[in-house]
Amino acid sequence: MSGIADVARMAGVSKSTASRALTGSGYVSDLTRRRVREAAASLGYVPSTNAVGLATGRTRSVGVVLPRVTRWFFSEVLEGIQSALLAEGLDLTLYASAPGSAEREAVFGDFLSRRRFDGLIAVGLDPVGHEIAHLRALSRPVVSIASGDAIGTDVAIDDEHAVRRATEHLIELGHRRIVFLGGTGSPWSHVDEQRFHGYRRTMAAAGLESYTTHVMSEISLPGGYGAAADLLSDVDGRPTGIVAICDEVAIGAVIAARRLAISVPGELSVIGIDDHEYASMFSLTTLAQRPREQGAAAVQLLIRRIADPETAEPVTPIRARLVVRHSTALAHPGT
Amino acid sequence: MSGIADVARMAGVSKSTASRALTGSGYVSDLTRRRVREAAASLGYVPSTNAVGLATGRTRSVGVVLPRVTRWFFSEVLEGIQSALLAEGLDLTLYASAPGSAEREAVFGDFLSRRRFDGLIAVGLDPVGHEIAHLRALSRPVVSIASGDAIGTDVAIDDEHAVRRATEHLIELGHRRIVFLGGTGSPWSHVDEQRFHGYRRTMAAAGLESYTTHVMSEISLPGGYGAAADLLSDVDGRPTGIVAICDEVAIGAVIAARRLAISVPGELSVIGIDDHEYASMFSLTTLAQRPREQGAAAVQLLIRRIADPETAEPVTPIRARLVVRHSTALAHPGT
DNA sequence: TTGAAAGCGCTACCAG
DNA sequence: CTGGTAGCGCTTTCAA
Repeated sequence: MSGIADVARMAGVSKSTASRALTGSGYVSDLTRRRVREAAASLGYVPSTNAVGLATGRTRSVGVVLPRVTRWFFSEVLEGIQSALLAEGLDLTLYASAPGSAEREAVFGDFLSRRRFDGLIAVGLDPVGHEIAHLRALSRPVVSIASGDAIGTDVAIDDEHAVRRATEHLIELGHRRIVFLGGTGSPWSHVDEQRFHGYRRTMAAAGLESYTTHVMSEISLPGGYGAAADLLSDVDGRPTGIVAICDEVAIGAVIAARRLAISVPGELSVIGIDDHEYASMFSLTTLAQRPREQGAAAVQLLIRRIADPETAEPVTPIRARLVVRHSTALAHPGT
Repeated sequence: MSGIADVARMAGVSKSTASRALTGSGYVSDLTRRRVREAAASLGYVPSTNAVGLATGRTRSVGVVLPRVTRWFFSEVLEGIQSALLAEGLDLTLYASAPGSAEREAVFGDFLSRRRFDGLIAVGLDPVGHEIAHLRALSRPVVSIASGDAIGTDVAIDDEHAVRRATEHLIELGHRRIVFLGGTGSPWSHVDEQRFHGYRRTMAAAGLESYTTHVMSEISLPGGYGAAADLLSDVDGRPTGIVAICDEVAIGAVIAARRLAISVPGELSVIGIDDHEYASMFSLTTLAQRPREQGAAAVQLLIRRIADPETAEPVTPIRARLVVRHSTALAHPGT
């Protein structure tokens, strides 16, 4: 609990010199610096973040806003952010709240206004009008991951590209009856909308618009399971290919197919997007992204923006990589 | 960006009066209070957390330490904590770091010492010696969830009880060859150890110690899948019942059994602990716990301890509830 | 290269 | 019931 005054006294210097020695700003003789450091160490001195913050205007902390931590993508991104922040010595203040909830309201109305951070990372934010205004009013740099048009996305995979590759993969294997599984469309998150439209455009480009079908499902593994179970139990209308909105939904579909004794990939090909932790165990063909690295990249970018708010870096969308496993195969000639 | 001085000026009072009116401490006439509040509102005044913290010694923030956010239990607990904290107007500072990692070292060595919180919630902490010392040195209240003996656990299910009920359930159904699946034992987390020992004791109490078997697996769905696949492909030594260390492992086992065309529950009964998000979709019999509520309970307890550090509340372990679905059934007479 | 002193924005004590 | 004043613990001019 000792303060910088104690350190200064012990080292036989003034508070100002102690401060300079410790923070590394301004001139201090090597000898003095060593003495001060030793004093600080032996006293177990830890600067008061409040006092430092008050004096410098910096919090040494980063805020993270995301919809939830119980989905694979968000939890991975969060761990990536946390690691990177820990490595930089920065604290992480979390604001997890679902879009449209009262909590989200509170986050934007009260919590963010406290400006308990030097910058903000927004993940899957899809902010509505007044939320954008709030964000701007903070006058703190914001880096966004997969956060939609309204705010501009700094880090994300190219969703259109990913879903195009996914759809093309099935088309190249000879599939025609390819459905898009996932999302309810009410409302679409920006990412999900991109993915659906990418699918539709790819189908259209291949002359398959008559086969274009959106099957709704919650974006979760059980959601995909339930929707696929419905879809696949109709023997006649059954598709031969499924492009899932993400791996959780894709895996749900694979499980549903197995339950119905529909062979994957013999009778049904399923492709996802993500390369989820469980993807390899289900032999799922997918377009791999690395959310952890996205989180880490967001931290680096934010740090640069905090140092220099004018930093306008070009956004380079990441390309997801096709990982072919065994959930996709040639369509049967007969179908 | 206006400060309390601006508010005071606008309301025509002193800073002290403005402060009293806004914080609700001390006497202020109703009229004055209203005037000050209006001024604050019209200026969009938000107190500086640093200044408040410096003056009061309170941060209005809670630290959360946990091993990871990518496991069902931890992510659920974290969401429970976050919700409760948002409702109380408290910020959440997250320190996610795996036991034994360099990051965990940094968390205990540097981050926690900054005392950026009025209290700490530790989830699944299992702290080692010097970590406990660090924790004490903070002189901040700590509430622990499922955190092991060393620090004492405030909120958790009674693991011994849960696994006993699970094991008894299988025994009552006539199973004898019952294995315990999950955990590597190197080292055991406190919770996992409790569960294994509970299983062993229950087997012993039923005169089944000769059947007591621990099959190791990573504590994850793919981990359970892999281990169960190995275990079950040995037709002769195959058990008829599996008590899994948690639902993720149990679900992995159910999937493995299906792959091997082993009927669940016809030929194999599987029981888990958790009532994971996916449990009902896999018809998994399990002992249900509610990690979200545990998180919320921890917040309430911590708030009480912050208000009165002497609060010594009795720890009431929660009893998990047996949820019977269709992954368990009578053992075949022949086995 | 060092020290004195003035804040950072707020709360809390003490008179009035 | 209200206002003046003294810090909270640190950084940062400005002189020396």
